[in-house]
Amino acid sequence: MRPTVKLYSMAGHLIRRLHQISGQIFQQHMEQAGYDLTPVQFAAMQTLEAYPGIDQAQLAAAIAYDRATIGGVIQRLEKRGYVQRVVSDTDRRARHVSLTDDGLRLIRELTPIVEALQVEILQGLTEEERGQFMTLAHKLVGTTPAP
Amino acid sequence: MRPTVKLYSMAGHLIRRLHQISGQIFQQHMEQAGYDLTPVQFAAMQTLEAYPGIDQAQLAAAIAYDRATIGGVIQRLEKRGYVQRVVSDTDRRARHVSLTDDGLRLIRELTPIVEALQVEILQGLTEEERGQFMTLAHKLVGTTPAP
DNA sequence: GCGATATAGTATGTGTGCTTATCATATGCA
DNA sequence: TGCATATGATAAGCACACATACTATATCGC
Repeated sequence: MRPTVKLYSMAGHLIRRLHQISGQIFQQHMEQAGYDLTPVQFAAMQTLEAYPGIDQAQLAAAIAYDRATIGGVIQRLEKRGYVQRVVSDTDRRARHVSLTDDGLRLIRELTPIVEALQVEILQGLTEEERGQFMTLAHKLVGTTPAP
Repeated sequence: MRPTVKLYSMAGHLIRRLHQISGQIFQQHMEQAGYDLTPVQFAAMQTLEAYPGIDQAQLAAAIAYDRATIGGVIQRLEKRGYVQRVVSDTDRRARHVSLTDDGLRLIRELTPIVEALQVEILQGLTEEERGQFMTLAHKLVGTTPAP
């Protein structure tokens, strides 16, 4: 079945495919490394490494997740012993989330793997095109490209 | 919280954000038009318009969905009266899927809306950059850009 | 200091998205 | 012909993703 449908000239569809492919490559490398972490879980943990003790709402805002979604993600990570939650002293509604020693060890081990796999997501593009793509993507999501 | 985390220089993360934003814009326009269709449902229906009577496996392959996922999508569309399924004469395992009159009417009404909203997904890019992005995206997912 | 309003988190429901297993039916090959 | 293998579809289970509603707690304005 050749993609003769209008769909294939639509940005939304291409982006969905990109997302799908990106997820597959991530999963594949995790498995190869002997772990079982989703892209979302990785993103959350890496953010927690940079901002230990932030609360769920801030965490959600940092990586642009839904508050409700983050709840489940954190809960699963907590169940697996990678993060811990403590109720805030100053605001009893909030829970400060941070990595456990296990979590920290894991994220340090996985970070280079995940960084390496990014190139594979953009495989098929030349070095120059990869740069272009990243610049355009940054522009679209409204962030600043890394220096 | 400024995105100072490594995450934000990763292709995978940017693509996830793109996907998220794209979905939000889609949903927003659907709602505005008074409908309630997901991007996936739209994709399926538009493909069915182009290939009436294909079976679920072909449909899944055409838009690169999981076979299991398509099952649920089609089922929901069937429940809402937009598509119909008939068991194949030549292969009693297969089900030929096609749009109902209602479904055809809907997809014809929605297609221009969805086409129009694509520009909004790429808002923030110049005309030239939009072209660049589409070219790069096509290259990444391994399809040919529209002529 | 009290009531209106805002915020943190959870719960619920719907819809993907993928994996693995299972069933029914085709098909290929000895 | 007959059996191994492949394939179409469904089922079950896990993990997002988001909307909405609800609880608990803060905070703001008066």
